[in-house]
Amino acid sequence: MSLRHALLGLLARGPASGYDLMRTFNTTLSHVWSATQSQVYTDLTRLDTAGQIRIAAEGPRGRKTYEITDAGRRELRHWLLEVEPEGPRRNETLLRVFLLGTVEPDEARDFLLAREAVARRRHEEYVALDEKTEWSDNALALYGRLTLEWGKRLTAMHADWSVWAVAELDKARGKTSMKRD
Amino acid sequence: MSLRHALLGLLARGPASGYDLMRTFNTTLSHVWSATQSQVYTDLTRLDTAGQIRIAAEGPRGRKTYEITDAGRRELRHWLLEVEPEGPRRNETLLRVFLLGTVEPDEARDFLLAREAVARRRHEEYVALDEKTEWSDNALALYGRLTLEWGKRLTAMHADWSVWAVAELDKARGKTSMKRD
DNA sequence: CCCTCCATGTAAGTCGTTACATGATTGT
DNA sequence: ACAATCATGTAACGACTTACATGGAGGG
Repeated sequence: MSLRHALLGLLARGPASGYDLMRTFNTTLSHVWSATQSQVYTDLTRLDTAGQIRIAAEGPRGRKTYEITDAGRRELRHWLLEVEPEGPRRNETLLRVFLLGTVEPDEARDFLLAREAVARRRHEEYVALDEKTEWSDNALALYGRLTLEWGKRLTAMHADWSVWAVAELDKARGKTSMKRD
Repeated sequence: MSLRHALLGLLARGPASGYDLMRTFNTTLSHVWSATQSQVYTDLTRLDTAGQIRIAAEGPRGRKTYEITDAGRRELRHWLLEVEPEGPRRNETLLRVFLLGTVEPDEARDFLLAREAVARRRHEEYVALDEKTEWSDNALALYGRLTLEWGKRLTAMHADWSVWAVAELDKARGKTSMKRD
C-alpha cells in the first residue's frame, strides 16, 4: 500500500514523470523504499484513476509529467500523520542468525564476519555520500540528512554488533578471541 | 521465498506441527520473520510435496508433526551459507521521515518524538525479555541471545537518533531546543 | 455444557518481481 | 550509424494478507 504514498510524497515536492520517480527509487530511496519500474507505472495509473494525481503535461517520447491533486495531498497527510507506521516485520539476516545453530560454529563465525564486512562497506558509502553532498538549508535537505544519518547509525551499529557477536560465539566455544587485529 | 527456509530452519531443530511453528512466528520470531497461519500451512504442504520435509507422526485433532528430510537439510544449508542475504529494501518509518518536509515543522517534530517513544518502549521490552530469560549455554540459546541483542541495539539507536533528529529540526528552525526534560 | 485452545485448511485479493515488448531522442 | 538513455506499458508468476470455514480435545 505504501508505494502509492511514496509516490504521492515525491509528487508533493513537485511534478515528475514515472521515469523521474523510478530513478529516485533506484538511487536516493533505494535503501528506504525500493520499487521496480513496472510497479511505479502501474501505481501511477491507479493514483490517476483515483484522482490523487493528474497529468500536468505531456512531453517528447510519450513523457507524462504528473502532479499531485488536493485529494492526493489529503491522503498523503492522513497517512503521514494519522496512520501508525509499521515496524519492519522481516529481517532476512537476523533470521539467518537465529538459525545459525544448524551449521558448524566455524561456519557461523564466517557468516558473522561477512556481515561485519558488509556493514562497514555500507557505512563507508553513507559517510562518503554525506560528505560529498552539499546540504542546502531548506526543509527537503534537512529530512534527507536525517534519513542518511539513520543509515550511518544503523550500519555502525550492525558492524559493532557483529564484532560483539563473534566474541560471544568464541566465548561460548571456550576459546579466546585472538583473531581480530 | 524465505518463509520456506525459516520453516526448514525451525524443523532442523526438531519436529513440530504447523500450529507449533505458527506460534513461534507470532512470538519468538515476530520481529524477525513474521508469518500468518495461512501461509505456514500452505508452505508446509509445499515443502512436503518438494520432499524437503515429511510427516513424522499424526496426533489428535488432525495434528501432523513434520520433520526435516536430508534434502531439506541440504537446501537449508545452501540458503544459509551460500546465498547472500538481502538487506531490508523498505522501511516505512524512514520513508515518512524522508517525506516529512510536506507537513508543518511542528507536526514533523511530534512525529519524531512519537518514534522516540515507540523505540524506548520496544527497547524496554527487549531488556525485560533478556533479563527474564534463563539463557542455557547451548547453541540454540546463543543465537537467540545474539538476535535479541541486535534488537536491543537497534531500538537504542533508534531512540538516540530520534533525539538527535528533533534537535536538528529545532536547530534548522533557529529555535533552541528547550522542550525536553 | 461451554469456553478456550488446539489444529488445519481454502479462496479471494493485493503487492511485488521478472520478463517481455516497444519505440523516441540525444550525443558521439 | 550506433549506442546510451529516455520513456511507457503489459503479462505471468510468486509472496503475503484477510477472511472464511470447520471441527476436536481438555478443563472448569
